[in-house]
Amino acid sequence: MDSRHLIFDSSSSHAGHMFFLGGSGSQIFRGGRSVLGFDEGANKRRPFFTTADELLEEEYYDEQHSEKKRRLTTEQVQLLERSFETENKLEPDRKSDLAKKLGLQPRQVAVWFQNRRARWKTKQLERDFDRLKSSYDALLADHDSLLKDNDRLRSQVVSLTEMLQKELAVGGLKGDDDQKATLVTEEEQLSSPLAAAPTQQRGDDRLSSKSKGNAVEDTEGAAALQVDSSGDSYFQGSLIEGNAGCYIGAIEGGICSEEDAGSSDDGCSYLPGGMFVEASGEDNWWVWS
DNA sequence: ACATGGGGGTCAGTTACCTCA
DNA sequence: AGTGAGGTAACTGACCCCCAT
Repeated sequence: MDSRHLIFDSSSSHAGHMFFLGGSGSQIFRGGRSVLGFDEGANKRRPFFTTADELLEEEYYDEQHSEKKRRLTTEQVQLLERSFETENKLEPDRKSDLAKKLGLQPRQVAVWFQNRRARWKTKQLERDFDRLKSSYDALLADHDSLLKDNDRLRSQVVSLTEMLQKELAVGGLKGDDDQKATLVTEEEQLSSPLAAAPTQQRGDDRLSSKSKGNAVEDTEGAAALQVDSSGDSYFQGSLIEGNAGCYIGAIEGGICSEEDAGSSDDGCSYLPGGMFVEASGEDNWWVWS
């Protein structure tokens, strides 16, 4: 039992009307009414900062000897909970009504609502945390899945590029329409998702007349194939200073300048075989179409 | 119009008690 | 019986808003 004692000052409406006094002393009620309202209603309550000797002198002691709790009764809490569900803020009228119904001091009702809001907020924070964590976990799983897709698509790009190089090495690239058409057809026959991507028909613009076997050459670069949420593929490449045209960086040995591979007025660059890349913004994103 | 002070409210943090394992 | 953790009633101090002066 805490040895401090209380002074109840009902002349103040603020919480500061209850004072803790150090050391020994007596319980003092100014205004004749305890904040705890133990003398009201069916469930009489008593202040708990009292000594046994003091309690012996109290009229209520014999009656309430068994009741050592200061907690609100189940009925009181139920009514308060129902009221809280209706509105978690407490207007003065409602506070008075509740206090009368429950046999409590308005101050007690206000304190209960205050504590209840704090508990609700704590629970709400826990719920928000759980929800955010679930979202984070889902995003993380999605991210991992995308990374795997990325790796898979990179591998496809490598194999396609190799096939392309072989095709160019065997057949050469004459630049005539028949050969271009053959190349496009073969490209379309590839069963990979990349090959299945719609090829943009550019007619004679598809391959420049300069495109020869050296159209694809080895180089070091920094391009990376990306796949966005809509399924479009992108190369995030590095434009190499000092070189004319555009580059899509490291397609594992494949690189094609705008000049070599062909270009059109719309900023698109064409790779041999019916594929082309398109400058997209200032971040060196290249759309693989 | 603006400053000021009182009253009343909320909130975050804290204290002390009660209950239970 | 003693103890520590968790729940809860109540308090504190800071801050805000409203309103009368």
